Amino acid sequence: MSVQKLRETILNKIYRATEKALGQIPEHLELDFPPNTDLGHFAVGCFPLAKQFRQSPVEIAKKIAKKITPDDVIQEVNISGPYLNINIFPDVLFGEFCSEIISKNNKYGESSVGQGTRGMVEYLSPNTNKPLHLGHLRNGALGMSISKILEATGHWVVKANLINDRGVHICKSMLAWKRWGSGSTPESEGLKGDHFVGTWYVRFAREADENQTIEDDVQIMLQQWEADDPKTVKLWKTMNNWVYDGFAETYKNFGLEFNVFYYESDTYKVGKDVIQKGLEENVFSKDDHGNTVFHLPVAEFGQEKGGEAKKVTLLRPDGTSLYITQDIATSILKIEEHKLYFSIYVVGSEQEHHFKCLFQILSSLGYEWAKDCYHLSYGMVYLPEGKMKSREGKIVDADVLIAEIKKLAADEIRQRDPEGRLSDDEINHRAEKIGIGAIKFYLLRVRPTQSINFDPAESISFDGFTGPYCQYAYARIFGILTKAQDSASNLQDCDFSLLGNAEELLLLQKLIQFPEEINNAVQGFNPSKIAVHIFNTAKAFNQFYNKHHVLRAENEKLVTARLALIKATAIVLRKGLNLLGIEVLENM
RNA sequence: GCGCCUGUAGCUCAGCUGGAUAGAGCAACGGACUUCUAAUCCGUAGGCCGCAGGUUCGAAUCCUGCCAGGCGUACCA
Repeated sequence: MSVQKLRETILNKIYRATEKALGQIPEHLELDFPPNTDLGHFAVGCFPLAKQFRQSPVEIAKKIAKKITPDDVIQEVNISGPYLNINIFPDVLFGEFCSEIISKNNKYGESSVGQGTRGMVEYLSPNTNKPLHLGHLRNGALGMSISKILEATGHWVVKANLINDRGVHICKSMLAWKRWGSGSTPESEGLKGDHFVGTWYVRFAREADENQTIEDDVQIMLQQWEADDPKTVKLWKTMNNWVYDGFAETYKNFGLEFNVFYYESDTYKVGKDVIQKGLEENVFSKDDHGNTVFHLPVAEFGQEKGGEAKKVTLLRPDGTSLYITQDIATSILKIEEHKLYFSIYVVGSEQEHHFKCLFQILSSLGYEWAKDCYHLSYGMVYLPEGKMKSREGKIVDADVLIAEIKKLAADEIRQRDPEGRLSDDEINHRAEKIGIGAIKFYLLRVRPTQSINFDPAESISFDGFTGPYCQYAYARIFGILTKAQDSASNLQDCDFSLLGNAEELLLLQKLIQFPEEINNAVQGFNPSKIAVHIFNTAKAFNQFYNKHHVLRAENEKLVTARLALIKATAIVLRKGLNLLGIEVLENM
């Protein structure tokens, strides 16, 4: 019997009992969990029936309970006010769920609700003039996680990175290097490429404070770039490649993957063609200043004080393109190149208006798929001193943060290994997984709409509601399973009727809820649902672990049953953490 | 001004498709390692769920108004 079948069996039983007691089949009932395990294994609230049968939920519960007779699945039904609390025979309850989880293994929790539809998740979208910072890490963690969650729910995901590789800001670092760099390279300075280029961006800002004329020089350089001046283009390519090498290292360290890269330098010109077409079809128009503009529908966007429709500028009078011009082109390119059914943009909440306009423009241009474009908006990351501003140097550098937390993890590991049995390689390997796990969990544990007040101490903590806490629970289980050898695979010999104490029940409940949480996460584009649930699962395990023995349980049959339960737990912990982009460790 | 987001324990946040006594982590205090990994567990303390109305048998959750903070508000990205 499958888990789904078990749930249906229980509900059907209640439906039939209701029919017997009240003469009609109930319209809708849901199987829930009681607030604590003493009350029962499952609960059904009778509130929805009150209207249908014109009786109080308490009365209804009483009447239904009388008509439920125990069978080989349902052990007993207790009423508590308007609730029916149902107990299942432990061998059925634990047996069905543990067997299913263990046999599905890494597939447990997955679903096919996506029906194989293909979609794109665009995330990170860095500029090529400076290194990645904490904000990028939140974006990256979100983008990776939501991609994995979509895949787990039956979607086909293309992960894309839209590189902002052109514009004034890029020219600033180029100009500074050209003028003061005297041929230095990342190698010669011993710097990661993106950091190297970042230093010239900073240098420019410093020089510009004292000498306004270099701002004009940057404009000249931009024009040269747009005119395909060979020297300028060569410099641009060289510096961008330095940055890409640097980024690639960070992607690898932080576990960010991409299937496709888009470059604004490729798409910004395509945008102009689309605008021209829209102009011909009267979707766009020219305003008094010569701007090409789009008038936003008043119904959705409201109007200006003067009563006019609000507008978006798509091309300047001189024909140069803007941010949104490029985005229009890229949006179309993505859909056409990859035959997408949906397109997700992981971008900060400060751009909500931009995406609302973008999707409206696409829709007005006649692209029906505009309704399948989503802006996964997330809140800002604030530092204790305020919003991060890279130009003012108030940032947390991604590479620095990763290195720092890795070092802390390594210190912690060494402390636990006073005899020094671990090799440096092993310590390094563990520190990496633990450190990255800590950062990702810290960034994903709150829902995306929440802004994060970055607390350095909290972000590097390994205790409590953290990634390492969850990884630790997994490592503990792995330790037990290793000691137990293969006895856990012997499911046929398991006597699950021996399970059923409060800790075991709570743990099983978490395992049962897992697939539902994945569903919640995908529906709200909200990985924090999984982070919270995995933490609760790890906590339930730790509580069980501290109160009961597995290998030294009272008898051999109980040992086997508990081994199956914790094996199922390990599967859920690993799957959940993986959906957050976090790896598990077998030893900590 | 308008739009979106946020407001829950000292701090950081869950809970928000309405339902059983509002939960967790951190910080504080007290306890548990000759026992499967103490990155753990147990206990104590800590709440006008921003305020005021409304809907409902029932509201942290839904609606309205207000207050506070953040972000945005074509011709930056």
